[in-house]
Amino acid sequence: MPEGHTVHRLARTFASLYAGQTLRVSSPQGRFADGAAVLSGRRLVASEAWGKQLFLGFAPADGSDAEVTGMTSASDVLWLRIHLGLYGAWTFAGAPDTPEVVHAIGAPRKRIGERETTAPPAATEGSTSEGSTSEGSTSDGSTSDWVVPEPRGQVRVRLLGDHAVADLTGPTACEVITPEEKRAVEARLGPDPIRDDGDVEAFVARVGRSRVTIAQQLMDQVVISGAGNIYRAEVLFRAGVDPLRPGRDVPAAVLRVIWDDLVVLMRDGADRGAIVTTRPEDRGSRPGRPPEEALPPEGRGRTRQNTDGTPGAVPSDQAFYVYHRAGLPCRICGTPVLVKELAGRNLFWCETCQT
DNA sequence: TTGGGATGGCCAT
DNA sequence: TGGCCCTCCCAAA
Repeated sequence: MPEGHTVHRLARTFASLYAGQTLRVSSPQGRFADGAAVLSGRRLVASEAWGKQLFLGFAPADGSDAEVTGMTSASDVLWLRIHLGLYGAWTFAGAPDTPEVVHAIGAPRKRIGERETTAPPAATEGSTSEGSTSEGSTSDGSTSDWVVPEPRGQVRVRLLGDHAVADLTGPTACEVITPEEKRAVEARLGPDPIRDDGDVEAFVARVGRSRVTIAQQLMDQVVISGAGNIYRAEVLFRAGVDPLRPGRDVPAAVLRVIWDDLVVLMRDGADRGAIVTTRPEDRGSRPGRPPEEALPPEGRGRTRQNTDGTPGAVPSDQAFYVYHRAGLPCRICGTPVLVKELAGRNLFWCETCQT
């Protein structure tokens, strides 16, 4: 489930998993059958993220030898634009010797090296012709005994490469677009802190022009791309800024601190596959504060799917300062964390630490 | 078995 | 601002 860090991680994953490969694209669910037909048999030559948008570039399989990177303007490239929305997800499965799959975090479900115990049904008429495919004839033989699993759930898109398969469920957006259309989408997106071309000053200028609260502006993808409800709550806490303060009342220097912190936090999130904003010394219980178990259940943090279960990961109930911690004592001052619905989303903050 | 959420965003009003 | 869409999962009944 995505904030921008997840999408960047996915972009990397697709690059390492499929770059240069001719992919078979299908729509087991059927709702992307036309787009799948257009893309299937093309070669993946680019995998990019901008904020929460994922762009996968497909060149003609027999076309000019586009480089795997840096061919974003090639006119014969078609782009698959994907936005996961609130609950879209990629599920990966691959041959047991496909290390990249292990790192395909961000998609909460992954099936690594899973094998079907029953023989795959013969291909039938209809939209699911991609169903199950023995990979026994792969050129290098490395996946000789891997059987592509059946799609599970409402799979909008399936991307099948040489040694892995990726299934997309529940996206908000999933469409094939031209290079010009891609540029038009990007023109409407604010700067992305994870990208090298992310423009701090554009962010600062934009926020400073508006009376809209800083909390709402951090969620506005025109102002800044990639931050979601967790990062906005956490970065405002770390900066000590009252989320309800109008953007124009936040000093530019503080806005730069917020941006710089997002750069660090989101790049870290993309690397580790989970959002962690707490400093080690602020995790766990402290003397003088009740342990979380002593608090009413409704006050307890509950965040699913923030990690992929990696051993040694920071537990999700210690990963945040305020997100999903309504009623719990602030990790710094002990004041109960507040929650309020703002523009349809829950906003968490500490009124003592954030002024 | 049901129903309410969830790290989003679009559209109409 | 409210309604609606996309889908899955877990707690409550």
